[in-house]
Amino acid sequence: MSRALRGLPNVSPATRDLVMATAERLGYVASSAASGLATGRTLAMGVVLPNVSRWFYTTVLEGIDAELRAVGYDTILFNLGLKGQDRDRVFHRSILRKRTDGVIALCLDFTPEERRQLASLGHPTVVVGGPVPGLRHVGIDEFGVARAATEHLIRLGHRRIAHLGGDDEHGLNKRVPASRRRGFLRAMGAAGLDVPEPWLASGGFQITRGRDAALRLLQEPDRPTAVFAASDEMAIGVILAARELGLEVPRDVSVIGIDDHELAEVFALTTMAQDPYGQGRLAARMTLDELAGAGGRASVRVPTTLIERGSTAAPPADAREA
Amino acid sequence: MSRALRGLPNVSPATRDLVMATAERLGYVASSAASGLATGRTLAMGVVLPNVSRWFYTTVLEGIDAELRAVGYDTILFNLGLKGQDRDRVFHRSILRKRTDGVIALCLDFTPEERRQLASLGHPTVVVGGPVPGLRHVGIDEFGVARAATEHLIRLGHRRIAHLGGDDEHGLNKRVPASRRRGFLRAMGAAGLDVPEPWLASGGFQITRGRDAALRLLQEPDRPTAVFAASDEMAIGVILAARELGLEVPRDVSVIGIDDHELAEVFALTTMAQDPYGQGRLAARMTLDELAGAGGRASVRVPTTLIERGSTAAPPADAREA
DNA sequence: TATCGGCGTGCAAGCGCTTGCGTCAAGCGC
DNA sequence: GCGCTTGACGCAAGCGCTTGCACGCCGATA
Repeated sequence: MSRALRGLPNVSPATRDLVMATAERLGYVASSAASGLATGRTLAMGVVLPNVSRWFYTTVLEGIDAELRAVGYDTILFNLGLKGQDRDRVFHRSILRKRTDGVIALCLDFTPEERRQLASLGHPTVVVGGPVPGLRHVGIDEFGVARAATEHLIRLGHRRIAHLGGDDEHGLNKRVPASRRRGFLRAMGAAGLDVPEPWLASGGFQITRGRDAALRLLQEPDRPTAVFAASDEMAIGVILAARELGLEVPRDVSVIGIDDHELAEVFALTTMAQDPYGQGRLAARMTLDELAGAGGRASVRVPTTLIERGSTAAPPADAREA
Repeated sequence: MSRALRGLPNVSPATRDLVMATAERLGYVASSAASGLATGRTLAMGVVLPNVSRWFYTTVLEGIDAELRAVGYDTILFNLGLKGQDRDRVFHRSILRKRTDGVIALCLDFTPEERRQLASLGHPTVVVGGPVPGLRHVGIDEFGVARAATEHLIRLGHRRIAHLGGDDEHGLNKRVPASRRRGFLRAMGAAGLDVPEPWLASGGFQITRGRDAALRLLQEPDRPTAVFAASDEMAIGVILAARELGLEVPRDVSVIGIDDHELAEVFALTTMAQDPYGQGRLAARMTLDELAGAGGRASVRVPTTLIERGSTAAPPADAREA
């Protein structure tokens, strides 16, 4: 009997034990479709993300899933696909199909129409990684973290600093790379430093593309003495490119990233650490709380910390004087 | 009306159009719980994997999801958790809950009991990455790929070859690392080459741990002239370790991996390419086909190819004579 | 013109749970 | 010892779909 299995009151211990034992013996488990129909709860949460190929997404996903798993929720994946052409399908076919009790979206922007649909469903929705107007959100201070990273380089004495940003493919939230870039420019401006156009390059948030971009950047005659990459993966790409060009990090070029990627330590990368796993857990918890009616907590801004490893140092003396 | 929306016959075009238009206007979408209850089909597939942090798993996952998405199936994630302690829960609470129409398992072994449960559910089940007795399976020839990689090194003239394998944490399928190791040993044996015990090291299928292991391996006075790593990630770890030790690849040490990881090209890594994305798609298709009653195709063995990049070469002359 | 076959349509019976509510037995106070 | 409260238990009414089937309308055939 349903009440016994689910530990509801008004069931005598003896009956409960009997029911439990019998269920166990028969291998009985309630069908989720039926209980979903009856209760309106699916015990599943949707996670919408652009792909599962990038460290940030998968790490957040691990966090979300860990938190959900712990309370018996399943996570169902709404992968928008590398080209993002499945956006519509995801929205119409799945999210709205009431397959989930709520949705957590990673780094993506919603159209007003999509927001309206989400709202009308009464689905708790929280966004990780880039604020979306009107939705609750957990993430770091994108602008501030970029400014802090840049200031670290400036403090070391660098004047010639390039920025490797991400371009905003896949219908991602374009605010993230844009904010980081603004943070960089603000710090540079405040220090009275100039940024030549080609020093605002793009590395698509990937090691390989970061490397390609850095290869171009570092081969210029008048190359920068430091690079602020908007992600650790791109920063690692910069380090690899530097090595290939025979440059030494940090002697010839300093590199700083954002993330504290699992490879950051191997590459001795100085970085602004964020905690995607924790952000995932937090987002899941917020969604769960809202479902439980615990009046949705407000958006959360997670702190970041500068982790100094070996990839940043003062620029060479000759560069400092330039 | 249900028949109209789902394109069943016996509905006049006029009625269908009207129904469709009205549904669209009202934003109506059938509830998956209700139709699941009524039909017994959930239009969702479960993917059981040890984690979403490693390249192989996420790449297979992308493939699976792409294939499923294309036919309107959702994928629901059964992450066993890094410690694998959620295995039971996953099995009991979710898979058996009839939330999915079938399951695809990545690289994990099943206990006889688990297999029995899966079978009794009538769930099509296919395994990717390591054969499991009694279940259909898509994967490469683990033994053969390792032997081929090793033979490539031997052919180049190497005699002193170490193997970096994966230890089998997480209740993964232990057969995979074991088969690769056997393939290595077989090739070595066939060439009459000796493998000292410490040259059978473990790198946990990760860059960082591969690097750590290689750091030990390459600092020995009598170090190997080549390393066969059971995955590209570990192979990249070897390359990083070599660089740190001032060794040049492939001059001082040759490295070969398995996978054709997205970073293989950046590191000029010679590797035995497999195609996890394709394997994922294939596994999804097989599951779908079986659901459709198209008499389960047999297991599939996917081919691998040697991709020669710059990380392997003949050993230095002095080593060759030794 | 009367009858028949067929296509479209709508009714209603489930699918397997949850849950409000009525029933019943036991325990209590008077 | 009787009536009442309280706690367990079971009945049955849905939840929102799918689908077999009966029905009604049409044009076609005799």
